[in-house]
Amino acid sequence: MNNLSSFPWQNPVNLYSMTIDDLDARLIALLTAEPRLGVLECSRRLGVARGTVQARLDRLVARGVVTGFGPDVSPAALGYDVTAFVTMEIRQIAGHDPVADRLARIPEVLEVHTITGDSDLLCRVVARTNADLQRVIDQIVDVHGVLRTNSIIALDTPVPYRVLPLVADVPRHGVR
Amino acid sequence: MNNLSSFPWQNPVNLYSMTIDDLDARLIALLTAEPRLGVLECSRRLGVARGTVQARLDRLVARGVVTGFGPDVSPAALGYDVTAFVTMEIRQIAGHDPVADRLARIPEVLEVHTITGDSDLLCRVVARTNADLQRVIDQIVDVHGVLRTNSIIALDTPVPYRVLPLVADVPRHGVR
DNA sequence: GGTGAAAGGTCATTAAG
DNA sequence: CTTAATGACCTTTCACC
Repeated sequence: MNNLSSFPWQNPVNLYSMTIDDLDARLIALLTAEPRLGVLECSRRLGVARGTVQARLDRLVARGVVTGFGPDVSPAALGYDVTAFVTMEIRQIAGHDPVADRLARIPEVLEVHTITGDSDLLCRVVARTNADLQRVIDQIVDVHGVLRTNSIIALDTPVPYRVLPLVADVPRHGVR
Repeated sequence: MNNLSSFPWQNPVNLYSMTIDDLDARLIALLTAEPRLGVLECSRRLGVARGTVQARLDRLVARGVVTGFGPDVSPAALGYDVTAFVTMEIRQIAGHDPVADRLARIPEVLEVHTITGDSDLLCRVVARTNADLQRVIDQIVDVHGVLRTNSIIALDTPVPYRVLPLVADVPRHGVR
């Protein structure tokens, strides 16, 4: 018996599609460390057959675990040294958020979430300088439906975004 | 004369390393859209020589604009459907943050920022369920030096993380 | 497992700042 | 004069059947 509930209807996750094993995790870790490796080279380093690696990769992509291999761009290297998190209250409007659509039009807005709590939206923005941040925030405030914003500047990022520890941890939890 | 200040010592950015031109932007956009493209294919689609694409890519990586080509992993596809932003107050300790180091040990903590405002740290965490989020937050609270936390759950993400609009926007601002 | 096709490197030439 | 783009050549390596 695994660690699943005995009452599977209480467990909303798709049982067979969420699982990765240790080999998957090692493959992802390897490709993260050296993304330009080919399938053959991966199979050598992992000590498995090349077909296995190819099948695992295809499966990971098909399941949506690996969504792509796009180039990771550093906004800071482009001169956008300032990162801020902006929470905002908006006029609640029925239907699919026109506010988010407008926010998506601002290049400096890197992501938008709807959130619990006092505010309605949280978005991550970048800017070239603090003064430039004011310009970006002005654009946000100008979006129709935005009532109020609150900005928090990220001074430092001791832990940059990463998922590798999570990936490595999943197989240790057994079949879910 | 470009748009730089006439007093360059007032401008802290490295003048020659932050610039990407239109070709760079198109290359990044192309690779983002179809990451599995080879250098040769890119050169065909962009209408430039293969060596040019190779040189541009090398330069982008060398300048830190492109930090890697790692596989993009979706925590949701691994069963981590809950995303939350946790702000926290900590005991201010001199020297490099031991709190951040401990937080980095928690796989579900995807990133950590030091921030302005009432709180000291902001981190993004994921969990399998809301109940599982409690477990993760308990681990955060258990970190020595953490005084208080405040959690905000991301209900939806109308704009997922993206940098492409930013990249496309940079060349339009001219030489920096 | 074999084969066609890229990747990756170097070079000389040419163009543009 | 410096920097970059180009096309040509080569060898190794990989992806696909």
